[in-house]
Amino acid sequence: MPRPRSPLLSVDAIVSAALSLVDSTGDFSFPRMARELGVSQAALYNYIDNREHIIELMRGRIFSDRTHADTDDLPWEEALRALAREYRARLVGHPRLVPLLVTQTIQDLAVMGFYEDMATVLGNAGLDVSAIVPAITTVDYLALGSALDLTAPDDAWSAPDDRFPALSLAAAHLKTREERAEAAFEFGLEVLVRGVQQAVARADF
Amino acid sequence: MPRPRSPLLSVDAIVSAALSLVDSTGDFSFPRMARELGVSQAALYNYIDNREHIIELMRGRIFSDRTHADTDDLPWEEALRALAREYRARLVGHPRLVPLLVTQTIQDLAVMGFYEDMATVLGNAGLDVSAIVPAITTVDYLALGSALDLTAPDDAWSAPDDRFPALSLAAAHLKTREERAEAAFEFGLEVLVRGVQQAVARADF
DNA sequence: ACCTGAACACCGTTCAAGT
DNA sequence: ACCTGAACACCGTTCAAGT
Repeated sequence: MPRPRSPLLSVDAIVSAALSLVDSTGDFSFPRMARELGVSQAALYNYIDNREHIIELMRGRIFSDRTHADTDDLPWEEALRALAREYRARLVGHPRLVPLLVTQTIQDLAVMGFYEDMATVLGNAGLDVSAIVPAITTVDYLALGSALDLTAPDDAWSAPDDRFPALSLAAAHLKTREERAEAAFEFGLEVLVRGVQQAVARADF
Repeated sequence: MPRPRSPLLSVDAIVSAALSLVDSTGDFSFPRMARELGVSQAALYNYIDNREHIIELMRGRIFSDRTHADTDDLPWEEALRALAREYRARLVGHPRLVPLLVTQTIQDLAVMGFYEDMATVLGNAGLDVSAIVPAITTVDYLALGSALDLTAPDDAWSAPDDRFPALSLAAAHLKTREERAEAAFEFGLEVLVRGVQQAVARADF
């Protein structure tokens, strides 16, 4: 095959192919991407460095196009809730990508933008500077955990078990996994908001 | 090679080999386990079903030998903190195992025992039954996220960046990744404890 | 019952060769 | 500059064959 007049590939096309494979199968590979794109496996390396690079590009993709919400006129509680929920929603949109994301260092600017906005909101709220990173990190843990939960095949919560009476009772009227993951996130977020309120009001936190 | 008088392998030996490979390299494979144990790759299948099975066995290993702490005479706040911290400590003992754990359904009884104990403590505290699973799940997210953080190569928090002034300020006096991960967990846990206190005291949560 | 060797289908990455 | 085909070292799983 001669060199085409216009390239057959692009970074965007590769990232799209990878992301759609992850969404539909839970993973991606070079052979499958190449098949999907109608090129040879080796051709991909003209655009990307390696597998990790593609994962970082997928992270960038799902956090791109962030419209900087004007949270300035909102009470900080509402601003924080909005930021945390949007952050989670980006992950929940591609839950099977999350396991690939959590083992890699974040380099993406859009993600850092989320953190920056949360730091600003918490700083404006009056939270002590030493508590800001722990608070943001808590939001991060809640969002990641909640998104990871959506990838689990089926869980032990739903199966009543005589050996775990307290747990079975608490889990008795549980709805779908999606609702449970969201309820846990909202619970954690609300607890965080109230904790920050307390920390701001009194200096003993 | 004839069949040995006593088996060369055992489930325990396989799990030990897998876990030590995970601890030292971040992953495990059948060829490397077989080399470590001095047997052929195929021999492993006499004791385990597949790769996922080994991961579940590793989960069981790190949560085994749980001494049922008598949390009955403690205030529920202290009991919850103790349970949450022990749960996290088990994961932090093998942080590189955590990425392998998070994508699989929990079947392990010892893990369920942790959940059961937390459900009991929260129920005794007077927390509404509908909030018990969200609260336990929050602890789970915090512990998993905090342990996952320890596996990250090196993070963006530490690098000051003019584009993220609020974040850089908040991250200025950060210590090691270990301390940051633990501080975030403790912050989240404290916020959770106070949130449960509020929810118990007033019914408006 | 417990192990080996060989096979199969998969994977990430490199590299010489083509236009 | 952009692509192909072949190569290499790796992987999980199966299975006939040996004792």
